[in-house]
Amino acid sequence: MLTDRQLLILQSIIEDYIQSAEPVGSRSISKKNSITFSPATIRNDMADLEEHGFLEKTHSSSGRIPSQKAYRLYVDRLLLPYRFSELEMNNIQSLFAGKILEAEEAVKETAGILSELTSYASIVLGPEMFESRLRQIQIVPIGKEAAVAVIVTDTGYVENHTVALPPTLEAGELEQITNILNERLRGIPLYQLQRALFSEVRDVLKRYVLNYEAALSFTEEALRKSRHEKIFYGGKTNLLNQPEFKDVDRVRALLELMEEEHLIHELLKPTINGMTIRIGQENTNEAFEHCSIISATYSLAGKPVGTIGIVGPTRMEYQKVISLVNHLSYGLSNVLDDLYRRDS
Amino acid sequence: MLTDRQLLILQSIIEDYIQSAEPVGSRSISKKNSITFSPATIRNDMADLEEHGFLEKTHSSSGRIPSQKAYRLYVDRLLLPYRFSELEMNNIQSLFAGKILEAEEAVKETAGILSELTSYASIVLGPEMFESRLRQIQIVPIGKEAAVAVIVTDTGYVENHTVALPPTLEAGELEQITNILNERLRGIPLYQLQRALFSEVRDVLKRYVLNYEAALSFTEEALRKSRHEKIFYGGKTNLLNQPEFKDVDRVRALLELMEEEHLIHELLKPTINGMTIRIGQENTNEAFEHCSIISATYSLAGKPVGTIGIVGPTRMEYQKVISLVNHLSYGLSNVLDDLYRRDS
DNA sequence: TTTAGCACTCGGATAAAACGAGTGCTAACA
DNA sequence: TGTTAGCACTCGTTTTATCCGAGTGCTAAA
Repeated sequence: MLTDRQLLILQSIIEDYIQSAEPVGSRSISKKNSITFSPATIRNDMADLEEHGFLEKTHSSSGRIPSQKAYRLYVDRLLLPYRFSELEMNNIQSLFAGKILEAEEAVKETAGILSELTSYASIVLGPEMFESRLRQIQIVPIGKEAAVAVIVTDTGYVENHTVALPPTLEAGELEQITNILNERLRGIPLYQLQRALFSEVRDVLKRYVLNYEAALSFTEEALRKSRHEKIFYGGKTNLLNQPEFKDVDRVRALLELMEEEHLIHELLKPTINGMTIRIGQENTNEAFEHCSIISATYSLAGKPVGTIGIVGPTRMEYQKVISLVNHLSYGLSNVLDDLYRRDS
Repeated sequence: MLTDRQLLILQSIIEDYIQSAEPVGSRSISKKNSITFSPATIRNDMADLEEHGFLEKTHSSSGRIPSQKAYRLYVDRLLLPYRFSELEMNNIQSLFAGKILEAEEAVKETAGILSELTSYASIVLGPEMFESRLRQIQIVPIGKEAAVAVIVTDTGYVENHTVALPPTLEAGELEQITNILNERLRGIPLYQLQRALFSEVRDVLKRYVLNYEAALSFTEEALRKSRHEKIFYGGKTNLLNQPEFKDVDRVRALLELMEEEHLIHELLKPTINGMTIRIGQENTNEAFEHCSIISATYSLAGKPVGTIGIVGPTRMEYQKVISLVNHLSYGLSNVLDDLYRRDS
């Protein structure tokens, strides 16, 4: 459907536009080293490319800009592997070299590097700790009415929430409940805790605790999982440097959207194992109409537990970002695996 | 120095400008109900006010805008108490009426309401939990090299960090250390933990633990306080609606500054018990040149533990914001006191 | 099939002109 | 003596006209 020359021209236009953010004319393309033919020839091919929907004009006599379809083609077929610069390499190395003790720390750092090396905004979800196993639970009473439940997993992840204390609970029973829970639930993955509570703990609880109904629902509350993974952002303000966001309204729409945790969640969560690239209107949300999002899952012990992603203008440095996201999702997975493996 | 009429005119100009964000002319002032004299008279007084440095012109034949000095005068002398609208009242009521179990929850909610009711950005620091007392500490080993230290205070606050485990530690010693710490340190305020570690725990530790030096420094690390209070923001994007921030560069400076936690800290921390109002360049930081910041401390058991604040343009609805910040700092203190008091 | 040549298009930059909100000043007035 | 009406003047904003040039499409020649 497209000749090799047309593909070459398309690629040149896209890469030029990614750099300049200005419509690209036939003359400037003809000056590139890789291009040996004249502006007129290029113009002919440009007209063809436009007919096929890969190029657009901002007005009747302007240069061309790539369409969304063009970026898609570029990403799918024209992309060359990216070589990291030395600086970038150093940055990435040092991220994964440092002694990291906590998963959350690793995740935050990754978000930072990601936004620093691109000039876009980074979003990192997770890590989802449902897979990790209960190491210890502690229920500490705070006054008469409330208690703090602290859950520590074998990956070093700590989750805590405050729970209302049922008034019927006898003195000393709380300690007993804690003991039972630790005895019966240790080693069980977080996502199975609720289920295990009924299969493993209920009957024991019945035996030892007076008002067993209240105690059970209290315990259930104490073990409830947090609504969803945390979201970490990096370099949100980078977006303000992009010429496509010099319009305040557009920026506002974007930044407001990023405050809506559940929307961001919906957006990044469906990243299939591997990498997802959504260009412009491929993002269902209107605020991302002029954005591309590149996201990849990272995993722990082989299972995906979170997502890292980059948000930038559709005119994005795809090859660099794709390599980077790829690389970092990989690296982050390794770091997490190291943290995990220290247990065994 | 200023006549009553001049003060009245100044006040009218300020209030008009706060609404419109446009230079105010003599004619529009003369039309107000509270004003009975002619534009010419007003012009004369305006000229005087300008000479005294309370008004400025954007160009030689423009209307006047209030100077920073004018806002200062307005805030110090002209401000009337603000009556909350019914909607606002409802919002505030419901904030403090709901069953709140955790301090952090209360603080977040406050930030939310604060930004929602003003159209500015809210910043909330804290609460600083140094005053609250250790209820329980748990040190949970995670593999060979690390352990998670979880501290629960009598206010239900949970802090945790991961600490590298000294390789010399014998099996079982960790449990012993935990027991000693709980026995000796319960009830001690967080800010005294480090000190108490040496005065109360060191010698006992010496007796029971083999490699006591390593254990001590390990324990010290486990008890270290987190660097500083958390910062919660609300409605950052509200700022983008203000006409003074239609300039992307200014917004960027502001948003970037807000990412710098330690700077925000320095900025809000010196809020004296009571309320601090910083107008325009009274803020040392350049990015806040066109902003005013109104902040107040909130307290727990009579001691200030955090700060709530509003950032908006110098052209701010001072009376509303001041009342609101005042009110909410008060309300938040009460909520925290309730949380605290449940212990006794 | 490629390329040189050329008329044409249209956004953006620049200049000139019209507009109008608002001022300062002067002189008359209560 | 303080207040006000009147009026010329200022200056940023908006509008209109003009020019410029990057870039196109088309045609005809190589």
